[in-house]
Amino acid sequence: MRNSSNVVTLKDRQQNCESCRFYRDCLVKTDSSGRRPGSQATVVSGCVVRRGAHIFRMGDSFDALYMVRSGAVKTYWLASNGDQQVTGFYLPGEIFGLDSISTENYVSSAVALDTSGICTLLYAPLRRLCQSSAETMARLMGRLSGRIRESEEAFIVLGHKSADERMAWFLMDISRRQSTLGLSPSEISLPMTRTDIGSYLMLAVETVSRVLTRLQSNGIIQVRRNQVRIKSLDKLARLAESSANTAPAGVHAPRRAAPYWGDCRDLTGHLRPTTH
Amino acid sequence: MRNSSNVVTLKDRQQNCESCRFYRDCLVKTDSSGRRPGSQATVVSGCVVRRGAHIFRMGDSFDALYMVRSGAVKTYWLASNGDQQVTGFYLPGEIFGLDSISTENYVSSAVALDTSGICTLLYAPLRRLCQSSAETMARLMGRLSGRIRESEEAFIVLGHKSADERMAWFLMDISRRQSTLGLSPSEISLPMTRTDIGSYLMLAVETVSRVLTRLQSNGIIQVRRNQVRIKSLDKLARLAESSANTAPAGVHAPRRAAPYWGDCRDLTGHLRPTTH
DNA sequence: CGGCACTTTGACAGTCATCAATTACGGTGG
DNA sequence: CCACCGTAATTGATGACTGTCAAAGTGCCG
Repeated sequence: MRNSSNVVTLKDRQQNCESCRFYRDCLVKTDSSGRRPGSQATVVSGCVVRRGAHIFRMGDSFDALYMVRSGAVKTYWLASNGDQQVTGFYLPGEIFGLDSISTENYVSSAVALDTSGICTLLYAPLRRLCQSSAETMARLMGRLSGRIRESEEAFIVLGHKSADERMAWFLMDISRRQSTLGLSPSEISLPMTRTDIGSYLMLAVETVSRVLTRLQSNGIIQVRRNQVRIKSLDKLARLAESSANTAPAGVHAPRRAAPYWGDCRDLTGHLRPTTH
Repeated sequence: MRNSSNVVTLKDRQQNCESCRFYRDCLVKTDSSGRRPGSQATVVSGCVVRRGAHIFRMGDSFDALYMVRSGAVKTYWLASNGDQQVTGFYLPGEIFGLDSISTENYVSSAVALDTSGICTLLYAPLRRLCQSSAETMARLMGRLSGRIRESEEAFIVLGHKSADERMAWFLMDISRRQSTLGLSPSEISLPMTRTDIGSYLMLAVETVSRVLTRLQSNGIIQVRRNQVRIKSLDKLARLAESSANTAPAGVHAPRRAAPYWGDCRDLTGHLRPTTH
């Protein structure tokens, strides 16, 4: 990539990886032996992009995944009428571009919401690395599978929740993700525009604005431009969970009677292959 | 798995794999050399489940992916209030359970919509197989990535489309998937209930019913119970594409001016790592 | 034949999208 | 330093789409 005005390539990448706060969970990390694969140098590189700069555009030929090191990124699809549908926001440590694996071209676009540090993970060598490192493969699989889970959770939220509940869920989600970065869970920043939030939550811009105002007048949050202070994490959580609750993963769901055939109720376990 | 009344284990799996119509794209398939990995026998096994039988339930410990060989399957999340949010329908050749990779327990439930043939792909040996077979890994990655793409497309459809447009999209989607199986694209069957469709499309049951009736009175489709005949694929496609169009992947999107900083407009390409 | 679940149809209201206009903010240029 | 401009955000009024409640109709299988 050219060293244009708004993109800076990190010079000493090697050193940068070791000091990276996300090195512990990095896809390209060492395997359990502790040695770093020699191919790493060809896999990863970092750079800095300014707000509004695209990391890739829909239609560009796919060749890499990307990880946010600092700042924030949004991904979106472009509709024929010109406006965009936001498909995700990515905070430091999160990987985007996963939807374009095994396609010729990127199926979505990615743009920096702020001045951001971005790690490039070239896919071809990454794939080779997966062959030699079970740990790397497991990590990549985990990211892919996790992305599917997130989509499905969003599905639930958008399906049966009101505008207020969606916003509460969104704020709680950002809060949770920011707190895993060591930041305060009650002091969150929203680098994206209201339009972006609306697109993501399937709400009109005006509704987003109104909901934020409403939550503020209820004393649940305090909004100041792109800075939101959650005054009652408890209330916000209850609001996000109300009506259509997303049961936490790993918890046994209540076993209701099979909705179809009665004679299926004796099917106690799930399918297991017979051992030949 | 026990040979209970509604689950039949295929005896001669080995033979079954060779005669399987999906063998060409099977995850467990031979590598390019043409030889079948010796570990395959421990990876895959088939069985038949009756309508209403669960393949797995949310909370069950994760140990396998599943492929539909015949029939149909739906996956859903269970809300705390008891009703379910459908997250996907799966036709022959399609794989489900992908959202639970790298988690202890399944995060969703899967139930047969019809008497269905199901292939069990034990994950632990599958993962080992991925280490030795680049082709298998690429296939699994492709399935995972493709699932993410589908979720994102659904996102768009549900975000900015009316009830009629959603239904048109849904019918076109089923039509397309059925036609890749060699079936007629205009004669589709809907093994799921209206409630399921509504859950998936984020519509009330009544709305689903009304929309189907409306499309029928418009002469676009002809509904008879769970059998739908598409009388005008053209009109249905136009309806599905209207207003919020999902631009096909691989097509260059119009390059609009960057919505943020003006000085980002000269960023022509996407980020590429510098070659050290 | 009868019970049951699914589907359809109708009436009504509510939430949210749309249209419109004002306000606030941030960067630019004088 | 301040005024200016464009974009983003807010607020208000209105209406439509769709969810909800209710009830009748249909098909399926015991």
